[in-house]
Amino acid sequence: MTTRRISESTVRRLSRYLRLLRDLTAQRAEVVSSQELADRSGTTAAQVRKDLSVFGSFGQRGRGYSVQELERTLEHILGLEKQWRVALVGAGKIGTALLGYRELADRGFDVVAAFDTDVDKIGSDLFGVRVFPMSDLNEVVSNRGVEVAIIATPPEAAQDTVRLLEQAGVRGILNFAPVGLTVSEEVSVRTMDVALELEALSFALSSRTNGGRA
Amino acid sequence: MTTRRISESTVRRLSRYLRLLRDLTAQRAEVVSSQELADRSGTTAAQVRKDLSVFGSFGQRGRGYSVQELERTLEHILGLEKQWRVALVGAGKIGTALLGYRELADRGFDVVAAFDTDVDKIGSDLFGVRVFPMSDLNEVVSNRGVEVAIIATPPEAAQDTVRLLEQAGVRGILNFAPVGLTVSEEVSVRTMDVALELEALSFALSSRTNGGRA
DNA sequence: ATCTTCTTGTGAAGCCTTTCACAAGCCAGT
DNA sequence: ACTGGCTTGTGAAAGGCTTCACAAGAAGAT
Repeated sequence: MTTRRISESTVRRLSRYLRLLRDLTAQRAEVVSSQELADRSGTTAAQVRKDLSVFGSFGQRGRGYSVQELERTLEHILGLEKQWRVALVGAGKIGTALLGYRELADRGFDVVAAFDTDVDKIGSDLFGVRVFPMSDLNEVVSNRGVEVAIIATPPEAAQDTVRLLEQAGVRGILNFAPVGLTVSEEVSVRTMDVALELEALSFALSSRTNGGRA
Repeated sequence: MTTRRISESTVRRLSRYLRLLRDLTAQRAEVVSSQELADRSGTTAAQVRKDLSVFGSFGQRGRGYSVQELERTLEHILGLEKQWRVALVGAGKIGTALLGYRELADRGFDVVAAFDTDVDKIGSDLFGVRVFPMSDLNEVVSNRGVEVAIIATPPEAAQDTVRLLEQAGVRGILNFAPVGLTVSEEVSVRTMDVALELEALSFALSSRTNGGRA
């Protein structure tokens, strides 16, 4: 593989560019400039070009980038050419909400199994996804080739869940439990924390050092 | 107000330290060192001290920080001494899941109203929160002194919602719609984007430049 | 063919964040 | 009161990310 160290922020921006390119494709646009991408994603033209230049040169001077080509390139860079198999652990309110979330399937993340401790939920179908008992996790995850897991358990259960998932061979974890998780070297985690974001918002509002951007 | 520019990352870390301090309080710990805070939150002791030093000096050399005092200090810094009044716009799956989410209320974010376009939902109670039609947004938000809003609408409706909220005097927005939002100067936004996080995970897994941390 | 206009790709500069390293200071034991 | 062992607070150094600025190159008009 190529990759020197790519920064967190670069990856996030690439993902945003990709979303924009998809909109542009839908609008039948053929070419787009770094300036336009920048304007629409809240960054600068130079930043867009720098981000892309890390991976090669995909534009044409004097013209811009081919929407179609850049879209494919970004999908390739982000590893979105394949369909990722995802398991959900914790079929509570948030977990269930995620199962019904179109965006996931549309973007190539296929939830193939859910797990929960609640006997009432086990065996049921949530949005077409079967709920298994935790004791089946290792087997089901291994057999179905699950690579990514979403943890939506209560915080106390999250770290134990990580252990189970690691043993079953999961390599990526998206964590909704409001705790930091410790994982082995080969596993990547990202935590989405609503309370933390609200607290950051609270800080911004309290200190009035605002100046908004999403 | 004091504050020079405080970085995004510093605020996030402060929020994590605070969560840890609450755990420590529950465990009856009285004193904690920067080293311990660092270990438990995945950063370095120097970083913890630098983060805190921006706001003053709260520790005692040779001893550490008073858990209780630091907890209160961080709550003050983050603006969490008050109860924030929150409105939810979009009572779909994710919105509803958030209403049932303990963490919010526990941390001082009080959801006082929900809004939706769906006539079947309007008038109903979701986890004790009344659902209003969008046409009542301006009035209800103003009257109830709502300062923060959570947008959980479909992406197409998100930007329009921002306009309504701004007019009604909301100053902070937590956005769950997968689109970048444009807001006026006085408003702060943060976007939580599941698909984007999964794509970042996909990138990490594809390029194998891992090395996990939550 | 040449000129004008536009836009990329990229070294270099600037800015911001993190890490280092150590003096200052607290506590407990003697 | 002094000593030894820790731990903070903080300038200075290092490292990383973003912005600048401009040469190189493409397209279209003349």
